[in-house]
Amino acid sequence: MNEQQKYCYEYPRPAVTTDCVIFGFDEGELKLLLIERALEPFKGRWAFPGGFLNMNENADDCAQRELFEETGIENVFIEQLYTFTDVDRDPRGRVVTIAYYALVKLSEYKVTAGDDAKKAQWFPLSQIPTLAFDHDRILRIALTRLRGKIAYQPIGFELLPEKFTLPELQNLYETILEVQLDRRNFRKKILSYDLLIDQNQSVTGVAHKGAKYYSFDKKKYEELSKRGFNFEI
Amino acid sequence: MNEQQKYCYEYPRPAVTTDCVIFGFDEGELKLLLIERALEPFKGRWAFPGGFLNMNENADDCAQRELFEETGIENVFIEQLYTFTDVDRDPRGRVVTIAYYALVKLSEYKVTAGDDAKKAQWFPLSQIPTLAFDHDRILRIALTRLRGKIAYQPIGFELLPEKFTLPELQNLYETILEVQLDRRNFRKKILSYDLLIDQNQSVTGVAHKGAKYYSFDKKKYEELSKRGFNFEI
DNA sequence: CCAAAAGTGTTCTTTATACACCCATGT
DNA sequence: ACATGGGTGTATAAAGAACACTTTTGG
Repeated sequence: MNEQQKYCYEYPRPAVTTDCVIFGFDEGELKLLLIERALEPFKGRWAFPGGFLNMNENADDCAQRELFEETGIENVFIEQLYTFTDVDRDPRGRVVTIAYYALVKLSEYKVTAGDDAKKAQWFPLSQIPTLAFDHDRILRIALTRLRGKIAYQPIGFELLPEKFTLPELQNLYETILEVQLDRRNFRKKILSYDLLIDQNQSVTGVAHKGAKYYSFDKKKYEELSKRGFNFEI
Repeated sequence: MNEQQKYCYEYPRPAVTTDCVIFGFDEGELKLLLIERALEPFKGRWAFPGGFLNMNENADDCAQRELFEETGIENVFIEQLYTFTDVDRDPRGRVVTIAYYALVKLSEYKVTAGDDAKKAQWFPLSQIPTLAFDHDRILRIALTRLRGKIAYQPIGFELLPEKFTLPELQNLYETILEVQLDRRNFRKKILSYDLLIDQNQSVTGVAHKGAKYYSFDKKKYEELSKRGFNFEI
């Protein structure tokens, strides 16, 4: 028995990790933050940030810790996605991963993209390379979840700056859901919920009428949500 | 180091289990199949069937295996629910559980209820005792999932016999969703999907007009589902 | 003054809701 | 014949979809 193998159990145990799919939205595109693997297996391939679960933290804490350690991102929307347990999903041995997905206001984290030390990079969804492990599958499931969830819960705002315009919001929905929406009907519906706060401010420096800025009234939404309100698009 | 502690690792690992919330529907009530714990911790308390993940099986297989071993139930709808990872959720040490929920055609498994050897028993939802571990919390989350999912996917049929009547189906929805539905509107909507197969057979032996039997056309649904169809109530 | 995108209302169609009487069966 | 629950249609209200012109701004 190896000197280092000091944690022993009566039955074999899988290793437990978390991985986090990080979505951002910028330039009218959905983007993903990937990490280039420095070590084998899959050295040089891109993967979601993640790592082993510590014994004194739950999976949510682990996912947030790894997210911060590997990308500098913190205080963002994060939610458990699914747990992947295929026997051969990691060539090093049996590893179960509790996958999460995060929604990031990319504009606030653009700097991270150029941080060479961490080899983290934002990829447009249309240009995602083949990923390490079973991360391609995890991505497909994360996308399905994001598309399903955004249609009836106001998580889209997590991807936009605090102040955003209605055309930006519409563009976000159109991009993620891959549909075209009528501008008038979209505005009517969104504004009818009375959950956007007018910032009395408009986009300037553009060669056309600047769009008005709004912010999302999260407190009011949470109140309504308790009483059964659904934010449907 | 104990003789039996023969599986050793460089870093500590949590144990990994699956647990399965089993829903049934009978006598106009939602029911849960619970197992009485024979051993400490929580000896004598009721819990969901479950057990440790083997190294040569994935979590889906584990959940189905445990379900069969502890209750005799097999070939039923089963789906991953959520992974529970709180540090103190098991007094024996660090145990992560991948929770599942199953939907059972209770009428086919009534026998199990009386199987004393396994101490398994169906409990009406209104009479669930305090459960072992964090199973109360797991149950709350499973119920939320069931209610959310049944409203837009045809999983209710998994809880009814192959042949069922529309009043039975309506009763199921009313019970699970805790709403009252208009009989005519309910029939109109369900039948409009053209997914029920008329069995040309009616309930007999009742002191009133017997309701017609239908079965659910799962194949047709799956075809439609691929093309984006949603079974909404 | 032109180009570009923002902002704005109304009509029509579809879907959802509300509602009451007759029918079949066993006792 | 009566009690019980099953089966059926129509009218109204609400929601969703379709659609075109005017406004603001910078170049």
